[in-house]
Amino acid sequence: MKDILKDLNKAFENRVRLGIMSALIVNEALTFNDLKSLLGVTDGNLASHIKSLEKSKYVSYIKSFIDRKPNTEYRVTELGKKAFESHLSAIERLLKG
Amino acid sequence: MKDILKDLNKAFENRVRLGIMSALIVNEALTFNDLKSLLGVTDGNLASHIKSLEKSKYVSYIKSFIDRKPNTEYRVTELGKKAFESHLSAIERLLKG
DNA sequence: CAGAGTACTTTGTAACACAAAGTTATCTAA
DNA sequence: TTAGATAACTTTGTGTTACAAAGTACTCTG
Repeated sequence: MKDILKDLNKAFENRVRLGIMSALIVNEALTFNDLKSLLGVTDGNLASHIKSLEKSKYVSYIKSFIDRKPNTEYRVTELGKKAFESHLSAIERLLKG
Repeated sequence: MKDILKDLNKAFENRVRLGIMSALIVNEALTFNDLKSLLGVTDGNLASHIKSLEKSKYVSYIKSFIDRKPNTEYRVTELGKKAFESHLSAIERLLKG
């Protein structure tokens, strides 16, 4: 496969993961439920996509209790931010021929 | 699923199809072999992705013989152009929060 | 300890991506 | 008229992915 496609990061090909990344770049920190209602996906589906982004070290989390409820905050890592940016610029290059 | 993701067109989620559409929007008309070497994919893979875009009426083709060789020219349809543009603007909206 | 809420994990299934090999069609050259 | 070349597919098989639904673990309150 040529570079023109190779530069597109497969981790961001899926719409849910694209949504997670965009949301986290815009919002800095979001909970599981924030993402769930923002994206409108099921628990399991969201969890698995988050997990794959964690595995790539693109997303990190901090667990705590807030208002006596479990609260997991997700953030993009520096690596994630960079990877996402270069994915976007790969798309731009693609579109400009 | 929320609108934020629903506006992303699943037909363009795949990298190869994204590449085909971009190439055809920039280039107006390309042959099977043009696309094949541009994207660096196998015959079968390319054919199946083109077929799915044809099925959505996003791409059309004209078959002929040029230089005594079979020549299939692919183009984006108006529908395809519009669909692709609104996909891109959905991505933009997503990124701007 | 029951119940509620968050955040998962497991399970099962259907869709998808892809390479490799096989097929069809139309030409040229002998 | 038939063998060979090339383009453009189609078929087949396999591994990967996406997803919903159901189940589980944890930690709180009453």
